[in-house]
Amino acid sequence: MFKLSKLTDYAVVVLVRLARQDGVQTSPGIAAATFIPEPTVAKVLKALAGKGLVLSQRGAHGGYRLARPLTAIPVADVIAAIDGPIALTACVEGGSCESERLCPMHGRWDPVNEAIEAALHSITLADMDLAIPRAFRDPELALHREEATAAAARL
Amino acid sequence: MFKLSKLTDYAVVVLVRLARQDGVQTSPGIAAATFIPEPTVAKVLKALAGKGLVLSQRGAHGGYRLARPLTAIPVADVIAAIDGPIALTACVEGGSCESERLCPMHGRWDPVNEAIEAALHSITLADMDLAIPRAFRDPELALHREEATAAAARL
DNA sequence: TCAATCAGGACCGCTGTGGTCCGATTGCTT
DNA sequence: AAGCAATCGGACCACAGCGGTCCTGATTGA
Repeated sequence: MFKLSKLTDYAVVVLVRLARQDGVQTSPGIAAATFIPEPTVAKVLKALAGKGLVLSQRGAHGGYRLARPLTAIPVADVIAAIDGPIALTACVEGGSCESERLCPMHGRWDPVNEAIEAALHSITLADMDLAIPRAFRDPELALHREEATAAAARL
Repeated sequence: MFKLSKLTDYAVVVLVRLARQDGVQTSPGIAAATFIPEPTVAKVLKALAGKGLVLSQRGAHGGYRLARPLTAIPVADVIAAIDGPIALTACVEGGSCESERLCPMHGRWDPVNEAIEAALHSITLADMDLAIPRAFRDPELALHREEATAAAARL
């Protein structure tokens, strides 16, 4: 159904959360602030660290911090980090179609793929952050769900 | 991995095939011409007929034919017909997020979704058809795989 | 030395895709 | 008009991939 994985959605939430406050933040701490299950947050952060989107600090008082500001992170990077390279079908350039040049649809999706990739590169996490209702962008309100909900209802 | 279903790929192939020749074409006939398993072709055609992309003719000497020319079919329509409405996450506008306005990422993906939808609407099947190597666009060559392959190799 | 934290992997339940089948419907034929 | 054959339409099942969890090992600061 042409939807991206839920993990990617979580990744965006986590990254935005990391941007709200400087210094390292622990995996459990982020989980508590975002209401995402802790093991899942850890998994997402590992993937992001592996791709260099966040920097990790091991040991006691360790944690994670952003490698670059939100304005320098296109959505395409997040998707690529979690879901792997963006490739609509097995037949896009670079993918090894089982029948290679025997495949009558080889190269067919390339223009579509390029268009989508361009769109995903032009939008940064900072842009997405602005799309969130104001009440949820305030960390204090985020800690009190009911109040935040009520505030959102009034917007 | 952000890829669309294989059925959608088949749908494009089938639609392009339908455009090559006017008059109704049977499901088994298209399967033979495209080298796609017959039941799968039938399934794709059913979905396309349900969405009004192709017209079906039942009974003896029945079959399918295009409802509009390829230039009037954006990829978005095909994807919507096979994979359902284009919605990157459960939280895009219209989708019923389980927690609705409690969800801190509500509306976050809307700009991305709109950008992708715009891209998919701007590309028609006719555009995609041109992206295929010339050897495969020729119906005669398509009937002789080896020759077509050799021709493609020379391009 | 110990506690806290990240790193990496192995491990299941489940949704949804991919693929196949059989029944309902239509039009030809006699 | 009635039977028949060809074709569409919808139900059905196996399998892969994702989402989610947990466990063990490595690293760092107190």
